[in-house]
Amino acid sequence: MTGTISKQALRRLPYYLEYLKKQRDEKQVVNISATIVANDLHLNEVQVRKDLAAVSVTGGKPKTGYVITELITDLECFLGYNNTKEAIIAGVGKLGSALLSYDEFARYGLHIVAAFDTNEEIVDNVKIFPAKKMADLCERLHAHIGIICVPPSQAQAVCDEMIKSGILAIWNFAPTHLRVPPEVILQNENLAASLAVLSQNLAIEIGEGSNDRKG
Amino acid sequence: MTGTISKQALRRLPYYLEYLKKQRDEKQVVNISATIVANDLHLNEVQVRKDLAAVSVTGGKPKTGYVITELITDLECFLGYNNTKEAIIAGVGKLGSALLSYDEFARYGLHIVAAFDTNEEIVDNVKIFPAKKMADLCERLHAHIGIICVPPSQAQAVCDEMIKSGILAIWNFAPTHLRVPPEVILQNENLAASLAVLSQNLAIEIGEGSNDRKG
DNA sequence: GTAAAATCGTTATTAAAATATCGATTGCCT
DNA sequence: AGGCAATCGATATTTTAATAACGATTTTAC
Repeated sequence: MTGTISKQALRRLPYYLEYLKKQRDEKQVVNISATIVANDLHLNEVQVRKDLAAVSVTGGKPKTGYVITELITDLECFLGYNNTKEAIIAGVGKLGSALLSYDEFARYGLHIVAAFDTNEEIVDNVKIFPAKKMADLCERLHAHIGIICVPPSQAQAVCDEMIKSGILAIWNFAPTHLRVPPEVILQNENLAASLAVLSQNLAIEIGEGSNDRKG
Repeated sequence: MTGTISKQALRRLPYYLEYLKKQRDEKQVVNISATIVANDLHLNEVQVRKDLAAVSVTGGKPKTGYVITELITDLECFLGYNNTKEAIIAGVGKLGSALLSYDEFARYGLHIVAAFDTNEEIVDNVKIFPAKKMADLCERLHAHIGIICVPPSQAQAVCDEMIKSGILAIWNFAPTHLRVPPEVILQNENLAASLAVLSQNLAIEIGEGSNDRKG
């Protein structure tokens, strides 16, 4: 690694990857430059160049740019799409069961190997286990990622249980703050937060008496 | 509005709200200070104070802090949870149908009033319409928010159709870059991107030959 | 073979967000 | 009533990410 890549940059990588594959498959592009990518994705050229430099092994050549197949490989490798990562999921409600049966995860190297919930037995042909079996299953299935889809009120308890079971990274879909020890990685996925950004901007734009009482 | 609130700050607001409600309901807290909130949520005290100052109407009082009920009201008001926002959704696959039947949205003031897809007719007791009826329905149902859950290859076409139909803000769950005119608000929700951050940090932590070919 | 154009990668500058510092205000305790 | 402790709100500093500027390299054209 040239250094550490910023979180924001990391979030841009999947977009590059998707775009590059499209260029390769639909338009048979062989070489591509950061300039072109930046123009097409409406990003700053230097930003793209830095991002790509951070993941590319061979680097790009002046005048030519990058070999698109190499760049795709490097991105997939950097993003870990090749080696599978085992995960467990807790909470098989609407959102949880959607994630459980979300085929796209396989393309990102994520494999959900066990699901947990309180009362349910079978959901979408998948057996649901009680929380007390979590530690045993995590160890046997080598799962290090935990996905939390339970209601906010139960999220912390489930989180604690996961950590006790050997989970090292938590992907939290519950709209609540979780307390984790420093060595555990926490990634929050809060639909309410995203919606807040969206509707706030919308309110500003259409200026419909805005949400702001201070006005 | 005291000014414009930053996007990151906006994303923190739902966490404050959830936390405050919990304190009010479970522990009958009446007054609360930014200091306490910051400690409990493990955030910087000044950051919390600024965030709360941006939404609070009356402000907090020294030594006492904020009246928790007022603060909750102000947050809900600021986030627009009171006034409902009509939305349409395109793409009723795994993820799309989960969002379509995700009851929690109602609490955020979001109401999905119509769903669109190519072939399906009925999903979860909801009628699915073909795209050609989008413009008409958007107008009649006063929908200004569009949720995109179609595969990446179709996302841009659907996006364009939504904009033609009068949609002003787009919530994009397709892992692809979308081109929108400047007046249209775009919020990307990319699970691949979040997963990238998570697994990258995990790879660094457990140092398992990392994903990085550069070593 | 040389000049020109395009691109890379690095270094500098700017912008934005997070964090620290400080004085002012309010309630509580003696 | 007076002083102490806690909190607010504002201003400054630091840190981080985004953007701009620049020199170096490589291909293509003449």
